[in-house]
Amino acid sequence: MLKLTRKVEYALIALRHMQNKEPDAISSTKEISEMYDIPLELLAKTLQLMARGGIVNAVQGPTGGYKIKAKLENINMIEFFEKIEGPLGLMDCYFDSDCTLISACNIRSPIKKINDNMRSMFENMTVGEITQ
Amino acid sequence: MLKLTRKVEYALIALRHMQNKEPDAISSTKEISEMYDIPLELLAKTLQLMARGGIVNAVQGPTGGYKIKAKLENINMIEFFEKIEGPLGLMDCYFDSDCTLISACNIRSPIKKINDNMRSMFENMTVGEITQ
DNA sequence: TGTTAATCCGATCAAATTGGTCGTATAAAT
DNA sequence: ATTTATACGACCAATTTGATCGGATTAACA
Repeated sequence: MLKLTRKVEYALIALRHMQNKEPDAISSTKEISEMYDIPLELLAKTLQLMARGGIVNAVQGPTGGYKIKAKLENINMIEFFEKIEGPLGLMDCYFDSDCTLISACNIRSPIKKINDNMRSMFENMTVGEITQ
Repeated sequence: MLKLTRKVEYALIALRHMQNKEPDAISSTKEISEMYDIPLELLAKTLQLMARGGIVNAVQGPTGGYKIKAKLENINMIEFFEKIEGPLGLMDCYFDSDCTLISACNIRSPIKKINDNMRSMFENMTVGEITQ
């Protein structure tokens, strides 16, 4: 429980890798995958998600790859997680529609407390802090 | 990702239920399971784990059940999670033995940062706060 | 302009984790 | 003794996650 997924891990590794290069240098999926021994296809998918989320720019064709687009200090971890993994498990109760019993719902507020605490923690943590 | 498990949820529901009774009142698994519509067997397992962990007392036989034993304000959430779920996912890197590549290991420190932050947050959160 | 090397993207399979069930043993109140 | 509850290990089912595959698209470069 409370584990980060590989995709999140790979995304952070990739960002950190790109951060250590010149601002406009391009890193290919293959290059990153080989250097850190990450399955190429899964890393590719992760980078695509980040490209779609506006975190990196994709450059197609040979000599293509990715480079950082967004200011990483402006992206908090909740946004980051959601771009990569979609809606978070820790938000489940908010959308739980089969929560019909009022008593059961009230009693579930401990879980809400935990989720709220986690949420505010990740909202105050930026991708920039984590990768630097 | 980052989801709490059902067992943790059921444990908190049960504790909260017992907290709303007189200090020495006994709650049976069946009573709790029916009131909150929780699978009896799974709830039983969870209560057994809490009994083994010294959080509640088990009273056997007919008219038996459980009552709170420990001071809930003295148990932090890390301890609580570990009693119920065993070693946490968020500690994985510490024990990761196949982490041979130094470069890969260094690059993984972002995950360590996140884990450390989560850890200290849960260390400073007690079961008492959450269930009350 | 055709070849090549990269990203893109959906579908799908495999593995791990979690949720839930079953059967039986054991303990204690009546 | 009988009944009713917890105790506990083994097991199956469902969900989530990790990884793979096949093919389409894009663009550099000879």
